[in-house]
Amino acid sequence: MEPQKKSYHHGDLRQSLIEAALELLTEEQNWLFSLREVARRAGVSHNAPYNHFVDKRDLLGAVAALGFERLRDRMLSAIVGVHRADDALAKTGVVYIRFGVTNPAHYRLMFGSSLGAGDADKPEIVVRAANSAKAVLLDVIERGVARGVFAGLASDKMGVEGGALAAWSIVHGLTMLLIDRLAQNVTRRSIDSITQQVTKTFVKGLTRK
Amino acid sequence: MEPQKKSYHHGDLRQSLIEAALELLTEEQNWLFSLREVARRAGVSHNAPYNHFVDKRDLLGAVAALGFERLRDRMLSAIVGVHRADDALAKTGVVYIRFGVTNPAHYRLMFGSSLGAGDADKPEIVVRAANSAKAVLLDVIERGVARGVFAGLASDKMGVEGGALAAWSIVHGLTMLLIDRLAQNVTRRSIDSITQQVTKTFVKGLTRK
DNA sequence: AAGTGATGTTGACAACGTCCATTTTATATG
DNA sequence: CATATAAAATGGACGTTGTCAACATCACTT
Repeated sequence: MEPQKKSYHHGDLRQSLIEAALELLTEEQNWLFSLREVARRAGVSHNAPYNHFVDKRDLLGAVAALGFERLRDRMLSAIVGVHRADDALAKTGVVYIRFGVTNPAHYRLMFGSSLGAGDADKPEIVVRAANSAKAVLLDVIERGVARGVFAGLASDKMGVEGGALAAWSIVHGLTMLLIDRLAQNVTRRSIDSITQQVTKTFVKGLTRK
Repeated sequence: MEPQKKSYHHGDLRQSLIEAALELLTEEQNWLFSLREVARRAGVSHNAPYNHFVDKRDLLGAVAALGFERLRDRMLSAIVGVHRADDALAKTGVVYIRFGVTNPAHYRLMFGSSLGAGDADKPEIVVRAANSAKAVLLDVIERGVARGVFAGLASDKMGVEGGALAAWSIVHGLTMLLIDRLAQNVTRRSIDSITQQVTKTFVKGLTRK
């Protein structure tokens, strides 16, 4: 239960395995690496991971959860001190896309369906971490709706969720297109400028009726 | 070279393997099934596929290409006789999303990066099929820009590509969110109504300055 | 100081992707 | 029509994988 167990055989194998897996994920840009390779990296036998994770998918789930925590942190620090909700929304969008583009494989693992389709199917730790990240976005939109900044949205819960879905759609979609290099022609313009243009355009659309 | 070779040992094993793989893809909602299982379904030995595909990835590439052809066909038939470019854009969006939601695993295979990141990395057959599908979208936007329907876009090539990227972003993003059940809260409203709302909103945003 | 449960290791198994050598067969050539 | 040839399909093999079961080791409680 304690976050740190530093006195057993290995030290803190669970954390070491997560880090090794994240390293491999970053190096190979996919999660086809073997669980045995992760164990090798951590310097333990091929079966040691089974003392901390029920199977390979469980380990990958922990890696994905770590990603959601980092994403939430970046979004949060991007909007501290930003009072206008539309500015905050644009800033979370930029940070979000940058996270995805900087960590493509991690992002794909987090938002893909390899860990399960639907909340019921994925590891609970992933769902919790994902929700705490999503809450940041919902907060921003809710704030804007409450202050009447987003004239395009109804001011009830449905409006907030609809706005969040639309915002998330465009940001998630652009991230995936950039990550998977499906937008190659346009990628010559710097990614940041594309990002800013798309998010600004979208936010502008939201603020108008 | 010929599209049909119907008189050898099996008949047309290449096509049978593609169909078997697509079946498995649909059943299991992922492409972790074994190449040997595909061979079993087609009623041949575990090594027969290597006469038609260089490896498993190559077979999956053929399945993905088939998907792009189907997607293109659906988009094309959705816009025959539709003269207004904004209506055509909305219709392609709806059809596109419906294709993704109806064939989640196939869509993920087509647009994910398991076959390679970037055009240079993926099988040529996939890139060609994908481009012929993308051309439909580009055509619609180009037509609209030429007629001045999309006031929000510059009328040069950059404007067209930017518009296509934005349109694709929101449609691809919404599709992925729906597919991966990341938008569970909102999914209670029928997918079609969400789709129409999002695409209409986006098209409306494009048509205004 | 003993023992108990968590942690890590070793060995095993079936299944996998792919390579190789071999056999079968459809068609082209003599 | 018979035969050659190259494509198509087979069977066996190798190394690797995920996971299971049995065993060993160590930290900490009593």
